[in-house]
Amino acid sequence: MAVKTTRKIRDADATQARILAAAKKEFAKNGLGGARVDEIADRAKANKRMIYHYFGNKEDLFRIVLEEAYTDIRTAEQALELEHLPARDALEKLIRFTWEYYLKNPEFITLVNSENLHKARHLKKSGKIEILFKRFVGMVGALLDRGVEEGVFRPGIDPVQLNITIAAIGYYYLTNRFTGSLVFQRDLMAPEALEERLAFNIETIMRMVCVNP
Amino acid sequence: MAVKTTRKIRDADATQARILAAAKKEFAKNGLGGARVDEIADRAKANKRMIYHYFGNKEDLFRIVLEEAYTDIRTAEQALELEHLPARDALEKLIRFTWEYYLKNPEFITLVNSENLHKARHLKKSGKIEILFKRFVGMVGALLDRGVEEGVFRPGIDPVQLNITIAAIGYYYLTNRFTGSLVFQRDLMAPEALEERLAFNIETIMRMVCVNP
DNA sequence: CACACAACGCACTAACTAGTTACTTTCTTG
DNA sequence: CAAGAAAGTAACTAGTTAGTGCGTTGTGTG
Repeated sequence: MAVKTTRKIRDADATQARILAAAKKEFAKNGLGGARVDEIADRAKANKRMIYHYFGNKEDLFRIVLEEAYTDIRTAEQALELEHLPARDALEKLIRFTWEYYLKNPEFITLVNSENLHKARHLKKSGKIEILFKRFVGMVGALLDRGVEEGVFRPGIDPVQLNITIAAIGYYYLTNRFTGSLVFQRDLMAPEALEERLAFNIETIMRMVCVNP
Repeated sequence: MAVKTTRKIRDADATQARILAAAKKEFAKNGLGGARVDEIADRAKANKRMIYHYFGNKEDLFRIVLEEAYTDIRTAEQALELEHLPARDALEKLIRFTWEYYLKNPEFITLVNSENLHKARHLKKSGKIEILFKRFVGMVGALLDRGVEEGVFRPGIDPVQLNITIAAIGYYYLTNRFTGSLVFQRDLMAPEALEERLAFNIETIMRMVCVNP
């Protein structure tokens, strides 16, 4: 009986990518403290030794996963091209996008929570995050200005406060969906509940920003 | 040389209270997974054995700390006596209270985050939390109804959605204050920043709820 | 093809950690 | 005041975990 031993293909990039994907899952599921390096290696079908070879140590790996997560959401935001829409439509699109991104990428929320538990000490060492956000705040600032020119937005709204609020009303609902479903005795993740929440959020922001909501 | 050995005073209640206070701090600082039972014992100036004697195990201790935290905030809310104020003033008082409670009790936020990371599995075993919240949602529902009667609030607002939003706009800002201060390049915890945020939050809710904001 | 380097894997360690065992000290009550 | 119950302690165990030393295997290049 001729046994065909499957030849091991070596691919550093693919291994690193598998490790990063596995690390993202594990960190999101259990937080930095609860995550297990062995579990990441297993999930990635890689040897634990490779994690230390490519990424240094557990905390550095966490930092890189976090940087990737931030880069991903900001990249997706840039792709919205809000400049090409009337200000009102652009704002609604941004609210919908933020909600749907959190919904489809729940690990983003958990990673950010974990980083804040650690007082953002990994992100502090990063450096390349600030630029991403500067551009983003600028984008929302420009949108607000344009809306004022069009006569549909109230003047004087701080783009940072608005950004925070748009994120908050989606983020809080989703990150606390487990305790929330318990204490309010309704399934916050039921499709109708999600729709209802998005509508409520759009109305909240529109009433805050628009001249005639 | 006569050594006066300080007589050890025994007080089960006091020891339990010290353990609970220490556990709250440690769980809030490091999450359930990151918290160390030895550290809790040290902080409480108690022997680790006492923790297991009084509270069973680490997870049960976490559950009790969490129950206490929820009971504390709901008790403080009951004490607001919103019924005795005009609806508009009552709503503003509730927004201010929520913000200030989170600000003064940051461990509440971290405990809730940690519980949601674990899909609320400790609170599920509790049972006595639902009643607390039922009363709270009822209170806000009554306030909304009264505001409609007074002609100051819009009708048809869901008290649960409103509750969630009032919590969200404060909670998100504070739980993500570390990454937030980094990415927005401003100190979100500076006194002026906190005042500004509270004002923004009050305006957000008032515009959502009131007929003439 | 040979050789050097990069990718990969095994098995180990040193430190840590939740929980326990076996004991001493203090308090309470018949 | 004796004796048992309750409060408290120290040292230990069994299992876990981040990180590593060192050897093996595949691969691109001269």
